[in-house]
Amino acid sequence: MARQVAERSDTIPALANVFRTYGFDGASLAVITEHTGLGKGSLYNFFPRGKEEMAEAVLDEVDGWFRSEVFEPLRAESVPPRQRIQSMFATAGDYFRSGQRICLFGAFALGEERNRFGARVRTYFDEWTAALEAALVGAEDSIGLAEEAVAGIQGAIVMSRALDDGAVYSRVTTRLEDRLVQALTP
Amino acid sequence: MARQVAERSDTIPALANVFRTYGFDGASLAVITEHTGLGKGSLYNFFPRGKEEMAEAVLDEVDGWFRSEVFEPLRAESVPPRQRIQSMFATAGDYFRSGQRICLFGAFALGEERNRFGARVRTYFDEWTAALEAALVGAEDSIGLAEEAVAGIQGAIVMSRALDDGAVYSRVTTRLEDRLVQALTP
DNA sequence: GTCTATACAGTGATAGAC
DNA sequence: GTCTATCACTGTATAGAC
Repeated sequence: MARQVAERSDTIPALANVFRTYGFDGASLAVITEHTGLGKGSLYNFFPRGKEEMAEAVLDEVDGWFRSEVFEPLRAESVPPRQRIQSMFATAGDYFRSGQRICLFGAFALGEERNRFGARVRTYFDEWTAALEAALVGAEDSIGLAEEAVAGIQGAIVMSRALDDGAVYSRVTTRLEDRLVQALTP
Repeated sequence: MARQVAERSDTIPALANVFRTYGFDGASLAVITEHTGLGKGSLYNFFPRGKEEMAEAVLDEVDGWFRSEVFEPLRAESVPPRQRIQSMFATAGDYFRSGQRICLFGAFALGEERNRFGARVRTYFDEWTAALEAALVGAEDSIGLAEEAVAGIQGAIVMSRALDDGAVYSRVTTRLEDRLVQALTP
């Protein structure tokens, strides 16, 4: 598929797709060339340090998206906590397409990619958990609940991918959402 | 590290280690040679179809282990359900070393390895969930609970790897265990 | 900025000596 | 059964034309 490319950031969505599908090792420059529509020369022009820089750019982009679309809304004190939490599950479900789309940070945490990008991976999970904990105001053991929910979403992705069944993701995350909302109003 | 090798099965633990650490793509024959102490000639003597056959053998071995050590005990009707479930969490926690050791099937579910080994991955999760459900006799929504627990364990592995903190695994799985035991005795 | 050509290390796999 | 040598190929990365 040819793509209209004018600047570096235009390639990020395609690169994200490639790394999600093939992992860091499996994403060969041949595959990247095909999916971005850019030759090696152009790619090295945008990303002088090669594949590693491409992956870093993708992780930064995804992290930025979660920051503005998930983490910050979780801390928006003008919105009722219950609504913030429900929005988080809705947004995450859309993003991960009910488990049909994997979490790059989760996959990199399991794979050998953790050696290269461990700091970014850790930050992502730390921030998500902390933001969710902030939304669980007044709930008992808000830290444990937040931790369980973030881990549960990752597990839901793993399992729905394993069974190739998006319904698993929906069922598991709905249970999590119910439990968190429940904890808010004892 | 040199290894005493007499037959094919002697190589499986080392191979499992390699695939867990590097993934299927990242596990080059050079790395495999190093970790098994066997040259390519010997490896291809044991596994004529090469890397793919090695990974299949590893998955079969792990699957067999879970079958006898986890799935079957979950169905042992001579043991009280509560005890079966507690044993499962204890055994899984030991096996995954509190999240320091990843689940090959979970990692393969997220990665491109799913394309090759999807059937084995699916079976593993199906059987685990079904066996756990069988142990949740009398519990309300035993299917949903079992699904949540299996997914939760996978998520606990992802997150404790991401944060490089085995305590996360322990906390998350303890919560799951408590909830399942609770559901048994309403 | 994008391409093609090229370098060259590393890949999975095979053949044949021992 | 294990090794070394070698195969054809693909990997990342670079150089230079346009």
